[in-house]
Amino acid sequence: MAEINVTLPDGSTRVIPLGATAGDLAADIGPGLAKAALIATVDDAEVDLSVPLADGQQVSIITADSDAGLETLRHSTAHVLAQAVLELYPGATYAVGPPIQDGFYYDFDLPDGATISDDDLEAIEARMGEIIEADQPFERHEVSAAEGLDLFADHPYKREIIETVALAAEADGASQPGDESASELADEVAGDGQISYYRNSDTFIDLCRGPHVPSTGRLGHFKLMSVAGAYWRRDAGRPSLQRIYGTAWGSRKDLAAHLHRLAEAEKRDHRRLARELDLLSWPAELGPGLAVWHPKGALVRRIIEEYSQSSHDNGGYQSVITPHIARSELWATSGHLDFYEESMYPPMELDGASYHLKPMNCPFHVLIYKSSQRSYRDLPLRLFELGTVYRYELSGAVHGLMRSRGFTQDDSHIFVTREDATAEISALVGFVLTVLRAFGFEEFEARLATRPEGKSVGDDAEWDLATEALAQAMWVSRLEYKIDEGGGAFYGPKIDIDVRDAIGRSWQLSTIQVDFQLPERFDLEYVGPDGQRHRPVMIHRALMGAIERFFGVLLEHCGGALPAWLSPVQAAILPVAASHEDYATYVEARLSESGFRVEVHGAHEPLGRRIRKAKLQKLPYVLVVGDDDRANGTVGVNARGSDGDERGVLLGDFSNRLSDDVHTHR
RNA sequence: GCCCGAGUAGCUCAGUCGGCAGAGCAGCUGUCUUGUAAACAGCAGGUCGCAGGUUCAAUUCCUGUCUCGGGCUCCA
Repeated sequence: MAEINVTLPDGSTRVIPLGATAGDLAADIGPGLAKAALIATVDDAEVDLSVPLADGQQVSIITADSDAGLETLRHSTAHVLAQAVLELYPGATYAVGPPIQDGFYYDFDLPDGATISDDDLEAIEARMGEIIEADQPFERHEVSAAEGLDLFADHPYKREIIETVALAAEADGASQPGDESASELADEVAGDGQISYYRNSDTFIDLCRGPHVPSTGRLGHFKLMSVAGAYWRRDAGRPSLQRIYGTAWGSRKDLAAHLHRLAEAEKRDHRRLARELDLLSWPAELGPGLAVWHPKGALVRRIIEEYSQSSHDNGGYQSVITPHIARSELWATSGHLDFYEESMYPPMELDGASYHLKPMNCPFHVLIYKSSQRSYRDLPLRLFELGTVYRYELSGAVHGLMRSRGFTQDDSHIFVTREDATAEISALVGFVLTVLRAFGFEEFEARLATRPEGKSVGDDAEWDLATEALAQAMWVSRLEYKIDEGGGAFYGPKIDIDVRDAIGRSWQLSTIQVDFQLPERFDLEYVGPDGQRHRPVMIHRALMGAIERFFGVLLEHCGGALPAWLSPVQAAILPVAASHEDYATYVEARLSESGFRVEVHGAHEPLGRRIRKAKLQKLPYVLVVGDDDRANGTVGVNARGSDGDERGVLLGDFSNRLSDDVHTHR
């Protein structure tokens, strides 16, 4: 019998019979692998396990331990979801169902505008369970586009996918540039005039490029999470579909861990913590996305802002203050009305003039630059402002502090010569990271956002130059980055910096944007050493982004347990009995004199109850004082995060310890 | 803005197949005087988001509207 050689990932070769499939290879390597195998990669292409191997191929068996394996598992689970929904809702049709972070979704269009509610998910899950139990094979088939149109005659969205991809293939095998939707759909099927589909029962087929797990029996550790609306092909003008989200994992344990992470994230929700810790609230009377800051929240915010202010004072910035509205002409000149109007509040007509609330601070800072003739000796000129801006966010988009209609940026505009721009940006990247680290963020990810086609101004050469300057700055700062194609602002490319929080989520905070356009539009100049007038470059940047949002991210990052330097109350002092209240007051006075934020919780309630209350407020320290302490000038220290308590700590020692925490930002 | 869902006491939630609205926690008062995560008792607290409609009667059914949540789109 003929045999072939294939190479495994470890470099070893293996002899298998001619005609053996990837699945056979897995079984040949071991029963454990055969059971875990989901798909294979053959010469870097992902394929079904049923694909026969050829001599000399590089083969790797993929399990749920890898990202590729998990993606396949999720993709296949999405197919099972589609099968269940099509069975349970006669007349329903299906659109697309890709794997996503941690799971998958599938979009459906139900007959007569029927809808799926969260309560229906259980029944759908149960049907999915039966399909998985039946261990149906995923069989791949390839047919021509014409045959495909026939097969999916009753499913208009599938037909549209086939047509779109077939058309794109005709137009020289590539999707049109700028047509993201077409290239997304291309993921659904092979794009070579042939289309592929998978059959996993007599009654269910789905258009799909694959690969898939060998059979539905490989699936099972999944859960349907939610129902939502979603536009067909991301187009608000097209029908809204019912999207079902699910999560799927390789093992029961992984699924449980994921659900646990979600529960943890919910506990950290800044809206919940803000209420529990009495930091701020969102009275419905104010309107969507508008919060009021309670005393403790305002105190924390003030500390954050003071830190920001002093960092900038020490970093070569000059503070400025600008108004919240300006004549509409200013926004016409700046270009905001051309490119940003739908996100701006509508104009106010006053005394025959039109005014707009500011969505950004830049034009004001530009006018400060223009207020006098500038020399190259003045540059770089760094203007800083905690500037409050107003943006008309879609009502469905507002979300606690994370997305609101008015917010304060730690905003700066740096005016610099072209020659110095790259060096300035490099220094900026360092400055950004230093400030973010001060708040306990350790992991960063950067993105370089390039020109948004059709929604931008300026010529290509300037965009290229600016983009290059940003890339170079990151290279110099050794900050790794990804490219965000077309993600730039209308006036220039930008670097966005994300932080990773304590439970692994990432949040975009900082942005650094290069701008050749505003200096042009406002005719900015400086006199160079050659006595000639030159055009400066402008750099827009925010470190925390919006203070409100930063506060929210920080709160979720620390789960409400703010580090001592930020905590609105750093220590609660609990007298054991009423007779110790005088000593508690003495301790309070001593610590207050040292500049700490402390409060006495009088002995009206049992000690255990007061300790519990203080703990629930997540205070850095709870101090208990009784007879021994009064006699010896000590306190009982119960630190946040520690198991027990320490008795008889000298007041001075505690004071030093707290002082140390504050100075090291612990 | 669009799709789906939800609004009951300060908070978390129960309940009413249309017939005077409930719990726990928090709050207040009193008693207890406490050494490291919940003392005891009592009191008070809601035109059941708002406005219309249907009905003898609406918190419950219908319509509209506002706010919130999850998504889409957008984005700091």
